[in-house]
Amino acid sequence: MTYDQLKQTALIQFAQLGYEGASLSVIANEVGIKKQSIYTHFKSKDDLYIQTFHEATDCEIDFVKQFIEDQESLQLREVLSKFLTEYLERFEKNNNMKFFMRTSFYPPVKHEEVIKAGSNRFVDRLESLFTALFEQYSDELRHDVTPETAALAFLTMLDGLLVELIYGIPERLQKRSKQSWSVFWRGISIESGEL
Amino acid sequence: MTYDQLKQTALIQFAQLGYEGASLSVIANEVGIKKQSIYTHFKSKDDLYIQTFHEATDCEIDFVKQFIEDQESLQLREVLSKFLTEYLERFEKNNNMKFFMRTSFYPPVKHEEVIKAGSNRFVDRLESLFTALFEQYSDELRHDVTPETAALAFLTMLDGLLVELIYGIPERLQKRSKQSWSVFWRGISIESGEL
DNA sequence: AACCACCTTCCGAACGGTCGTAAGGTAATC
DNA sequence: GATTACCTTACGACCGTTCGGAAGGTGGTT
Repeated sequence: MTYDQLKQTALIQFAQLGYEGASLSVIANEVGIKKQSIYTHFKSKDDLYIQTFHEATDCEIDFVKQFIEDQESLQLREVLSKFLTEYLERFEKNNNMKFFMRTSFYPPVKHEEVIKAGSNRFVDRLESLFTALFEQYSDELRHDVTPETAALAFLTMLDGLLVELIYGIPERLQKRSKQSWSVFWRGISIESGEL
Repeated sequence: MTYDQLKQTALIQFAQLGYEGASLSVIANEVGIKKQSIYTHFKSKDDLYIQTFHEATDCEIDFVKQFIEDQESLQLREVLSKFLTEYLERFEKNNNMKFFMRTSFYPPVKHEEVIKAGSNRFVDRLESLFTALFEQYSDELRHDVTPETAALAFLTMLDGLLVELIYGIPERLQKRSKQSWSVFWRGISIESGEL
């Protein structure tokens, strides 16, 4: 269906070039139709853009929610490190995430409000999901580390690694990810003596 | 001098709107000259852009270098937390930093290579400066934490907080910054029992 | 089976607008 | 007299958008 192809192609273009950088004629070209035909499916470029954004937001929220639900029987340490690697890998392969991040970081001014609302929805969800996770495993936490503290520190580290991901030097990401994780784990975990 | 005004205004515009979003006529307007007069000072939009970028990079490197040099007599903990707050504050007030971050994160495709080189220059500098700093204070580090580990973990946390800065919700940044710092410090420091 | 009305999808042509850029002219400065 | 800084005018390219119509499919009426 042309409609879905359009959304998918727009997602990629917006992710790579941003709102202003992406052009309707290129998008249409890639799909195999003329620029004017886009208006059969979408009211305007803005319409296409924010519709893409909303779906991307939902998709990102679903991913995290699903991931956490799926990890039932693992230990805290395993859940977290698995999430870390899987989420970072996701960036490489998933245009949805690339688009969502770019849009959240630097939205076009005229849609700033809508997009800020959307990304806050995502971040709030992330925080509450991870706080709940840490509550569930709170016996593995140091006594002076609350679940919320652990969650926020973890998510901050995650954001920091995403930045490295954007910079796009795999070896550096690898190093940072390993070292940050070790410091983080030492900072929250009750088992204090190991490497 | 018009030349400097142009660069300064361009910096702000590029920081707020990105390369494609910024327009030469708006920039000229803001300075008080006509668009075409820009070409007296710069060969092209690209020229203006990458020249602005190189100066921004130098400026960012200088800031960090200067900051670290200035903190002689403080304790490690104080140096780090002071850097954290000062660097985050810098983002609010300093357009140079905003521009540099935006450009490093999402450069226009046609200048990707030049800009990646520039931001790597910055990141490498950061890493070596902070590794040196942690070496200097290595007696305050846990025995199983190398200076490099501490540096990379710190810089990752810093990047994560910068992301929160971009999102632009001060209270959330405040919370994240406090909690991340406490976890980080527990993760690297030898003094293990305090809050 | 044949006709008609309707809807969807697409495209050609064209719109007004903005973009970055070029060339040439005019003062002022050194 | 050469150089510098700014101007006016104009250009072609591309942008997002609109309109009218061609083509094809669907469903209802006769």
